[in-house]
Amino acid sequence: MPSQELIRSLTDEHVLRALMQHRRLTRAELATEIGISKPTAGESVRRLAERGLVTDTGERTPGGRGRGRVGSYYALAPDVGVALAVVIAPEGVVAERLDIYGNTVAHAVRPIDRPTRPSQAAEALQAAAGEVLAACGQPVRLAVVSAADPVDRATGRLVQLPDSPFLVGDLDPVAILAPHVAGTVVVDNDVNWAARAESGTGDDFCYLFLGEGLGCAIVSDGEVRRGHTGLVGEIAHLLTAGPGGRAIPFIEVFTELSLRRPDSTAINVERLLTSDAGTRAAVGEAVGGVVAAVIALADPQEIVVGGAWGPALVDDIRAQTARMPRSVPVRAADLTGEPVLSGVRAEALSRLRSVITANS
Amino acid sequence: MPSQELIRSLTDEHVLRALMQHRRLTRAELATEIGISKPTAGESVRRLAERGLVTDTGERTPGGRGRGRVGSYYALAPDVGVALAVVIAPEGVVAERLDIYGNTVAHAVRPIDRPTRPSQAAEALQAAAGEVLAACGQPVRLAVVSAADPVDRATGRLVQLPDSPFLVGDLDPVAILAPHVAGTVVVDNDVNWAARAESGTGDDFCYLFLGEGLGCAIVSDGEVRRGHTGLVGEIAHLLTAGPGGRAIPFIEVFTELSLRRPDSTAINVERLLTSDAGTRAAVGEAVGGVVAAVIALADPQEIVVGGAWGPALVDDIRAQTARMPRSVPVRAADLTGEPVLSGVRAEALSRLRSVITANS
DNA sequence: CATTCTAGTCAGGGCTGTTGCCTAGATAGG
DNA sequence: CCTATCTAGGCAACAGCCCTGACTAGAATG
Repeated sequence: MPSQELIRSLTDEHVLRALMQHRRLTRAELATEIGISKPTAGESVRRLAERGLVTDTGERTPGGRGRGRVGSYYALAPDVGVALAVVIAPEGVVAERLDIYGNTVAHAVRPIDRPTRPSQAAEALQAAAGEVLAACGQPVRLAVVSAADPVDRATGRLVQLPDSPFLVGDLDPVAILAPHVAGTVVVDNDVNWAARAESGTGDDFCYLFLGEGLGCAIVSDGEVRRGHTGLVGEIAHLLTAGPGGRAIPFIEVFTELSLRRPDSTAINVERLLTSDAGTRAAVGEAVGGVVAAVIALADPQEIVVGGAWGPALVDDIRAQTARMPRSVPVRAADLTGEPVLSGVRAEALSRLRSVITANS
Repeated sequence: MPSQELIRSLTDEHVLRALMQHRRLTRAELATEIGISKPTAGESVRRLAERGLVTDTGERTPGGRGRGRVGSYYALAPDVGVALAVVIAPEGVVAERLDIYGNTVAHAVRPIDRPTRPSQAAEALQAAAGEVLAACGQPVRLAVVSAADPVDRATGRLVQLPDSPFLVGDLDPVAILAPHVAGTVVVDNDVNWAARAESGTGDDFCYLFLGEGLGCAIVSDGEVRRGHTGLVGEIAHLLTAGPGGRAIPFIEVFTELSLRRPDSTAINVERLLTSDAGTRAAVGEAVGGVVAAVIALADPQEIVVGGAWGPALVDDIRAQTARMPRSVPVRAADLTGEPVLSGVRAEALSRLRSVITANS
């Protein structure tokens, strides 16, 4: 008997998923949509309404549909819950409140000074989250956070790695957001979220991020891989070919080419973009070494290059990779829209829906 | 009603799994083992017996158990099917027939000459498989094959990569074995299978294979990652630090150190193992570059070093990795037993069990 | 030989879902 | 304005799966 209720919860889950997709349906529509009988649909709606997950919207089928009896439209209860999506970048913090349909129902931005004043990121995060969740009236079921720094997988804290620009500053998003959220706080770095947004492309690809910082995301078998500590893709110390063909860590290439900001560990993007052909070729060769490592260890179907300067040098990179024994297509990322925010939103929505359908 | 039968098939699957684990059980034992009622257990056994998957062994509970009525022992039918496990290495082909309990019920070996005469590997494979499957009397439900060469994920064929020793020779195991097998033929390289055998260690680790050929396996989130074409871990062309600190492909390091066999692309293991400290340090540095790439792109919890010469140089490798910004424990593989065959057996058994429980 | 104990079966019932039929309630058309 | 028509929803009957509790079968113990 204990497994008997499994099938009922499956029915309820189907009903909820259908309502998430179609917003409002009559019981008859639910039955045909899901492929169950009308009495079963009616029973499920009754149960879900009793639990407060589904309500009669009061709307009735418009007469235009035909002649028959009017049906009652049911929809998810207006207080099923929302998700918080947050992007923490050096330019500022963006927070959004997402409803169960994936709509952004609130949006807040807080700028951050550069270089970051200690604790300013925390304040900005606090403020943006507070603004977005003010007078929400619904449970905040989870938060998904992007940070422009490496993230410890176990704790969700930002970690400072040697020689990497620490863009956002020391921060513990979980601790800050936990009081606002009645559920999980998921934190990962921006590159991984951007890769998730691009993930429709294929099941095995690599997103190479080349901007002020260096990073990459590896999508393998359809999932963004994070590794044991969450530091997959922190490629600053990967050995590659530097000027003169010497093997040096990737980030050192930029030091030797005088392409790093003197006051920080970040790469000077402006200077890189205006540099001469020889410098660009040297950078291309260094990136080529990174690509060789990615091909050897991740075997992607495609390599997507993004970041502030990556797409501009995609030809130089391609010139290197074309000569390699195992060649993989390299293309610039579509810079349309905000890939990081898209990835965060997608994750937040899918998790929110799972949470709501799960506790059956 | 269509989903009603789902729960019944779940029950049947539980019964089958219990019989796979315990070999023989009475209906009452099944009930308590699985946590279902006696009538349900009886019904399930009746259904499975009708389908020919389960039989009354004729054995009865020995009187020693107590006073009560004797019970009938049921077990999986003797013809539920077997799996074929094959390891194709330069030394020869090993084929095994595995029953549903994971026992090796037949074993055959066919040597291969070195260097491999074309088509000899195919003949050896054919012969070993034929011997093991002769007079089997049961359906061969699948085959799992290891080959000591890179394997194309889509086709299962061995692929010759530039500069890698082609140990086994051109071979299409799927084509050869398909006539013997009434199901899937799974092919992967030996390093990946060895890693699968070691996979109890942790969910994220890397198995670095350093022998005549160079390879590695990446286990991420508990699964061996194969990549788009199945060539994850083919590290011969990964850029690393060669003698004099120049960035060259990993395999070229051995060329420059005169550690490759003149007549082939393989590494001269004997000479490497008897080389001076300077050479070993140079090799250690080169491996250190590979480890840096693995850490950057896979972020393993641990790096396991195996292969003919890897474990002997583990101290030299550790000396390099200890200096890296992100350090990961490096240890030599436990060379006890046959890790490749263990991994192949494990995969074959788990797939065989899935196949038998699945078609409910 | 009676007692005791356990495997297996049977009857009854609960829960889930389905089919088929009916009612409610609205439109469309003469 | 009234009737035919058409659809949403409800009701009753039924089937499948499982469970509980009681019962039978069959052996060892003392």
